[in-house]
Amino acid sequence: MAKQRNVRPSDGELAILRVLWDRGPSTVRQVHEALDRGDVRYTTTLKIMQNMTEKRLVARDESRGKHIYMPAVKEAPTKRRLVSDFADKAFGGSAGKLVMAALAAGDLSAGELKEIRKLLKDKGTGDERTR
Amino acid sequence: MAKQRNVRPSDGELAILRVLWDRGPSTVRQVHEALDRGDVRYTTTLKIMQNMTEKRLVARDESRGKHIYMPAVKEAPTKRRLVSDFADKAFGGSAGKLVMAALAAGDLSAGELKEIRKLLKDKGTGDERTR
DNA sequence: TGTGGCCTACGAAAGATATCGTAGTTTTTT
DNA sequence: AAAAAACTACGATATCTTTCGTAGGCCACA
Repeated sequence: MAKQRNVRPSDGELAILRVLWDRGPSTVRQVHEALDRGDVRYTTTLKIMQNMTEKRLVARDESRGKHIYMPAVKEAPTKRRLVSDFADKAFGGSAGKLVMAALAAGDLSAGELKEIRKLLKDKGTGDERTR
Repeated sequence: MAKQRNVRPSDGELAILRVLWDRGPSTVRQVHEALDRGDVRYTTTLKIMQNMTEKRLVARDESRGKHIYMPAVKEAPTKRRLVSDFADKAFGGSAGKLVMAALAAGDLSAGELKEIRKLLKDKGTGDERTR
């Protein structure tokens, strides 16, 4: 069974993956414009996407003129891995500490807060006997 | 007022900072052993810590024989910045999405869940007008 | 059909990090 | 005090990623 590739996207690669996840199959041009990095040349984006093809982070359809790129790794598991790597690097592996730091660091919208509470509800009652 | 340095620690540097934050002022030897990377030479750790001194991520006391290193950046703000950078890179800047992904990615202990709920409580009811 | 424009391929170079070996200095031990 | 052990400094190298320039292909269309 095809296993999810083991490759960690670099920062630049992640930015491109995010575009593809968000907008679906795209040409290099479309990705490049979505990234909107006026300071960076088109061929740079192209090169990174070529590298990504080699690493199997993306796949491409070359059957017609312009190549159409699409993600070859799934968003949720990839992000899960990124989060867990980051928790390792910055918080000794504790996802809980990461959550708390993120709550402290960011301004969350009310909607997000609500979603988070809901997630927490599903995770357990929070009424466990106090130790 | 002394401004917090603007420097982002690399992964290797962060690992060292974490040791110093956790254990207080330490020699290179102590840090190296705490890192417990059997595959990596002492001079590698030394070199990174020398680089960090130059970047002002750490300070050192050279007044006696072995240099004693200590963090020159504070843990909380540094982590806040790391988290916010990471949220930018992986979640389009949404700390909320990051929180949800971390909740999904990691096994949180009951204690952590409880702390998180408490944090959320302080953050507001979740009934605010959206945005 | 030939010219211009967009596209891909590819190699070179820059920049950041990590890694190690060696050399020289300081400290410790005998 | 001399020898051994530990420590710092430093340069060379390797690796990864990003960046760009250039070359060549394909297609539209005047």
